[in-house]
Amino acid sequence: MTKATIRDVAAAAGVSRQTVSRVLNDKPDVAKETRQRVLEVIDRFGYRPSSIARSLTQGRSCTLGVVSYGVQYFGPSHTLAGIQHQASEMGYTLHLSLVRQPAESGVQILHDLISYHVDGIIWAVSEIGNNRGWAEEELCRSSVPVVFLDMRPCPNLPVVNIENRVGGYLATKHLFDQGRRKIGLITGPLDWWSAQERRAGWSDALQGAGLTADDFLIVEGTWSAASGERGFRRLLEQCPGVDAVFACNDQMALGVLKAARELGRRVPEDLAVVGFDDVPEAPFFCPSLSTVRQDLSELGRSAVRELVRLIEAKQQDEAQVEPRTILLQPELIVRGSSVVPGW
Amino acid sequence: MTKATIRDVAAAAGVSRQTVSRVLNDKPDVAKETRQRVLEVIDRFGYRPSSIARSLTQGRSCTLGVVSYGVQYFGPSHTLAGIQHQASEMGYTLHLSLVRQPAESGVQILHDLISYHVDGIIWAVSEIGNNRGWAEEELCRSSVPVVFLDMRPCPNLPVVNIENRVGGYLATKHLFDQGRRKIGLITGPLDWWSAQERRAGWSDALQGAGLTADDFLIVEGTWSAASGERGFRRLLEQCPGVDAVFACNDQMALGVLKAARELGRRVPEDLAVVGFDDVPEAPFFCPSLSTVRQDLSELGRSAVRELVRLIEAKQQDEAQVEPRTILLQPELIVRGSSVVPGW
DNA sequence: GTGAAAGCGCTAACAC
DNA sequence: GTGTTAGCGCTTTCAC
Repeated sequence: MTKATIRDVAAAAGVSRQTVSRVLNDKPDVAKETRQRVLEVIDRFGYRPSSIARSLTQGRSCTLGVVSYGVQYFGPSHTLAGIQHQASEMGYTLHLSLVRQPAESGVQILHDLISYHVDGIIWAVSEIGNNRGWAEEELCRSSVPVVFLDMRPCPNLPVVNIENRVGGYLATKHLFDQGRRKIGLITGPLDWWSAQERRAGWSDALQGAGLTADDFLIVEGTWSAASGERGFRRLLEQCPGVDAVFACNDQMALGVLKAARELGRRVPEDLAVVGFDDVPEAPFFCPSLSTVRQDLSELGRSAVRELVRLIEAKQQDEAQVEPRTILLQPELIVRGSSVVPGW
Repeated sequence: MTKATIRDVAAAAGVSRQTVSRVLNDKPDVAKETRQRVLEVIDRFGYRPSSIARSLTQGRSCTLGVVSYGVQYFGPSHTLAGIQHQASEMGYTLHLSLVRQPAESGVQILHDLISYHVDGIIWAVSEIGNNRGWAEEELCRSSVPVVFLDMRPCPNLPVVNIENRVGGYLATKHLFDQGRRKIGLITGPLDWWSAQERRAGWSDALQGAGLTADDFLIVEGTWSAASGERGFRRLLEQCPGVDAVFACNDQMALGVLKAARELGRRVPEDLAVVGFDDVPEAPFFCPSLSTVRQDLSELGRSAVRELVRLIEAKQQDEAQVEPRTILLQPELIVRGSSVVPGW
């Protein structure tokens, strides 16, 4: 059962392909009864126009490319969901490309997506090391708009970020306000730009409070709960008097909670803990976890809106639209792990 | 800067488009120096052939459609990652379609994907209520193979499943083996087929042990941690002597742990708990969570392999390949929440 | 070895 | 209102 084409429909309805096309696209200038007849045939044949043939002639596919990494994890999966919902609302479908090595150059992937005639691309792989090095040079000669997520703002590229540095500041300031003075830090892998930013926010807060951001207060983690657990034990060796920890994601914070339990440190009395992300399970941790919420769904949605803006601007006038940097604010969520009742 | 086409390359290299095409596709019958010359021009122009134009002529796009739901959650996101990895290894890219209402009929989505000329489709939305009712009728007249995940096996359709019923049995049998005799159940939403299956496994185990699967041992949850917490409180009302709970995912189990803590029931001494999924955080819960591991990545990978098998069979000979049902086995993971040390 | 012609399924531009 | 022509970028005949 080979699929019906516009030819078959035209023949069966006794009209030209053009007329069928007009009916399909709700163009005027089709007689009511002609339209009716065509619609009937379409229905009878179960005919559906080919989107890719359309893409070829119209020069647009209503498809966005999405490049992501580790879509099984919290951040990427929530971002992807936001991207999809906004794209769907705006009439776009997604072509998905998941890289296996976040550090690899994107040139190959970029060209692959372009060969599928995507109208634009959302680069949702975090900036890690120099994995964006190719972008500026490659994109100036590319014809497709690309919006980047989670990357150091760059005047020539459209970027959408959560303000990780602000988030790190909020978490740390909150711990300080609770009377903590030895505030340890368990970072993400420091080749991640976002991890560096959260650390910078921690530094900002300490220095703003007249404390020093000493190296012995810092342990580098891997984002995993296991690394949070190990990290806290290390931190205790480096700084036995530590009375608070800012873990740069909720998984690592969960590891800290476990280690503290095993080492007999009470949370929050002996040790205040704040995480980052606000995973849905955070209120159910033991104790419930204070954290910094980032609206990843909105991150994805914003990226789509910005991308569509660029796409449409490109179609309308030939004039170049200047790229924007969009920043979203994180929010401190206070729960049991950082506040001693009645303190 | 408009993109270079095969025309431009042909002109610049002083050959015909066919010759360029031959070079692109590594066909023989091109003189070494001609090939060299063409390759140089391709490189100089940064030319990349259009995948969609190719799709049109070749009748295949090397693209798989994936229909998913709630990709921000654990199950769907891990399945998607598995799908992507296997697809990528086998030379396919993905066209993603996320439904917002899991219960809606898929006919529209199916046709949309087909219009993009996907070579095959993986239907990764769980079977809920009658949301697969359209499938059998629609697919017999469809030209594109579709593999379904997480659905009641059906002789006419290719299906890949985790054996949820076995998982439910393993969890419950384990609790029985630990000496528990009042084993409560917190299910997922019972219009989900997988939730029904896990319940059936619980029933199987109880009946196999000579116990009765009483209704007052069952509470229906929503998969969320909050519903697990509420569920356990309800369960206590319905059956005050409950000494074990099988929560049908790890989030709900986490909610049970929290409720038990607040109600002064010690886990595992007073209450043994087993979850389902084995989320990466489960070993870090308080206490660490026993659970049933399902290899969702492998689920996705199997689906892709099966789909590609169907695609290729269709291309080779015209003969219909009979659809298969593929079943993957879950695995019991025993941790602290279900075993009293020294018992 | 290479090129010319025809066609994949559709739409834009222009007739009538 | 409707049909014809041409073309999107590529590949598949089939010549030469």
